[in-house]
Amino acid sequence: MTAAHVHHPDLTRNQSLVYDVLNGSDAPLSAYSILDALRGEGFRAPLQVYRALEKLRAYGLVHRLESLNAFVACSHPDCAGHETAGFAICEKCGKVSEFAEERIAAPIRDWAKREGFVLAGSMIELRGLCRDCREG
Amino acid sequence: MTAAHVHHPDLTRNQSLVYDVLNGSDAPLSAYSILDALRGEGFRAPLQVYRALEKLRAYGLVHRLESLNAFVACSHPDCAGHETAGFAICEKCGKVSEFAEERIAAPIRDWAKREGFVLAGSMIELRGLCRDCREG
DNA sequence: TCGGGATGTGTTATGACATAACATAACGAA
DNA sequence: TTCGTTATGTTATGTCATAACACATCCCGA
Repeated sequence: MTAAHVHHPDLTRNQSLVYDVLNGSDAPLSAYSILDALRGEGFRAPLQVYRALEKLRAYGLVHRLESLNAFVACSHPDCAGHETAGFAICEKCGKVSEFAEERIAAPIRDWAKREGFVLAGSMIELRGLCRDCREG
Repeated sequence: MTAAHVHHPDLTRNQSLVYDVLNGSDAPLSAYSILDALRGEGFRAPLQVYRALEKLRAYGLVHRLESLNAFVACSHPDCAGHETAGFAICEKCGKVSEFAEERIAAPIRDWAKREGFVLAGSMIELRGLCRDCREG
């Protein structure tokens, strides 16, 4: 486990197993990939994964990448507060870097305020090439 | 048809039918909803819709909402240039408003530049309540 | 005008992602 | 202990998207 997170104290066995698989992965994983990774631990059905993911997302330990239908462990401590996380997805190596920049979040909140839109959450996903892959 | 777009001159019949369905809808539509709307025009299979959508997206006439697995007609004239469009999705009424604000796009480009990330495209989707629904 | 590549279309089958519904078990507080 | 809440296991189903192949159409250049 990296230094990014101490486990939420009340994770169940399934939640903990799913979190550890995501946290040990370089790249986002689909729910079915997680399922396959946990067959040895007794997982049999997609719902076992989806239910754990649902809780982990509520705890802020895991994010869903909408454009990939995949999931990543949060790379920020205490991420639950970050309503406006963003992700840069490398189309070559598949790695994702997460960011939470006030310079990006603020103008979005401002737009919402001007429009009278009550912001409940936001999703920002960038496609492109990461620094390591740009010279490839 | 609203004033937002004049049809791309070279739309085929299928592309035109799919575009018109989206353009006539208040809210985003799934590919299968579009298919059902076009059965009367002879559509039988999902691929007929997906192939039209693929072209329409390439022309900038249609956008995909990743968080909904659904599609909307572009609401900006000459949208092909707006690589960094964003969408505010009302969770009550389902309506979507599209925006393309330099104040939002610029800090994202800046972040990418600082990180050495070669930006190929971006997805920005906001969840919340629109002005009309916030008082409901 | 005759090809021949590029693009569009129709159809069947399949793959990938996600949830409904129901039963059982574990847990924690009154 | 008892009861509500939360977690779990399982089967079946629903939703979204694409592969593979055959045929048609269009345009352009020899």
